[in-house]
Amino acid sequence: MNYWLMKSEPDDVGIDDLQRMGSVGWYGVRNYQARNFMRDQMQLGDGVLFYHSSCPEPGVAGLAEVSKLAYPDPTQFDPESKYFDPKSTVEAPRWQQVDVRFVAKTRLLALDELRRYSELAGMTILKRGNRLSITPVTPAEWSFIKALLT
DNA sequence: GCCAACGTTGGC
DNA sequence: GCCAACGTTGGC
Repeated sequence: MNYWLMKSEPDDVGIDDLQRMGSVGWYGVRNYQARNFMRDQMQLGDGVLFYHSSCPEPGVAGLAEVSKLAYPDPTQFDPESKYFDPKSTVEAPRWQQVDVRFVAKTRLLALDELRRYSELAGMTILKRGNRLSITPVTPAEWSFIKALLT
């Protein structure tokens, strides 16, 4: 059992969209490190902090869980998609996605609030220059954040 | 819209 | 295999 923070742009898929849809395929990851987390380390039931990025109020907006193990991201094969990858083939797909299931919408735990807790100072998301859209969360960080949100 | 940070690409 | 150029991310 692992824990993750996954960034999504609420203009694309926000926590309300996830709640409405129940679960979503986490399409569009085009970074090898993030892909490898999904492909190699995610397990069914892993806890996910659903994070809103590139928006007026960036921060954790809800909780989710991994509901399907990694499988090929269909958008890589779709020439109409902005995530189309001409170098990828169905036989040897380059990009993977998992499904993520809605668990709860929470209050917005804003980025500037996250920065205020010394318990969270080690979080990858808070490190300078971090751009990874999927990052591991330690059990201690997960517990601390869950306590803040419930 | 700016720009720092960082990943990827491609010529050599 | 190096590394400059380029593209993207994402907070501000």
